Amino acid sequence: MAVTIAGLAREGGVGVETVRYYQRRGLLRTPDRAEGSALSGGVRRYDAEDVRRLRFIRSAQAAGFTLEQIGELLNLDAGQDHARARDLAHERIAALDAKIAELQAARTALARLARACVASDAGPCPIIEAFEP
Amino acid sequence: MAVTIAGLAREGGVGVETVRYYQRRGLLRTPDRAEGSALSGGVRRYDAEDVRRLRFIRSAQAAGFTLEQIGELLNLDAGQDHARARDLAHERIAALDAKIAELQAARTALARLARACVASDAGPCPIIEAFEP
DNA sequence: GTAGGTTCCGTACCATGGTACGGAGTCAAG
DNA sequence: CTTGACTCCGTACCATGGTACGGAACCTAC
Repeated sequence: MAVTIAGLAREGGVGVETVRYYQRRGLLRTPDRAEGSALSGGVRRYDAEDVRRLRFIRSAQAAGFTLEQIGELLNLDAGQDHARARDLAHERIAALDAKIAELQAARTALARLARACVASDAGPCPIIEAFEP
Repeated sequence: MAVTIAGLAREGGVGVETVRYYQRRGLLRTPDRAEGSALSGGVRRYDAEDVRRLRFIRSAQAAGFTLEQIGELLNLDAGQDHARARDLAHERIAALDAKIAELQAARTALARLARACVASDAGPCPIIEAFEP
């Protein structure tokens, strides 16, 4: 079940270069190279745990965590520090609430404008006019 | 009612450097310098129209438009091109809907996790565990 | 045993949206 | 008419999250 970096990337839905970037950021490990024929070793192999980790990163990212925060979450290894993880989660929830409200407001405003724009085919465009009260 | 760049920035709730940046991006005009005493002219003055324009930029930005799109909106001067403005608005609404749904999902998941984490004070932290199914 | 596709790795570059710096000029108050 | 704050402007730098490049090593199939 061990895959190369391309396989890991595919499983995680990212590009190879992104995996390497996460490794550089310390979010993913860089496993030892398999014993190769020469002194410089073979190719690195990744397992299911690496895939989980990568997927964790993507999920957390979708939840709006920055890579830095995700690194912190990953370092709260195996849940030693519940309190800190909880704090991060609560912080994030508050930020999400604020952001959602903001986007909702923007969406409502835009939808109203688009309707007004359809209604008034002559004269100045309400969308352009609008943002300026 | 003419203000200097600092006044404009204050009215728009941004920093002076940000105003200059918008000028460089072509989003705000760079008015002529007032006639100064020497050959090199005086200080630039900004009027209410500039303030409106700056506020437009900030509002549109809050609605998720990129500065490039905002530039386009601004160039649809005085509403000549309703259709294009409408397209931009509809595009943006769709993107907002997608983003809102994503954030909602993330928010729900996180809230559930935070509750689970409070409930289980021993054992592995559900927040850490969770993102990985 | 060799051609091709991958991997490895360092280093450089990209877009977005700013922020900082520094020296010269300008302006308003005292 | 000087002092101190503000302006002007170019240029450089920042954070975030990647993407691209290129040569050498490696691995697989034919």
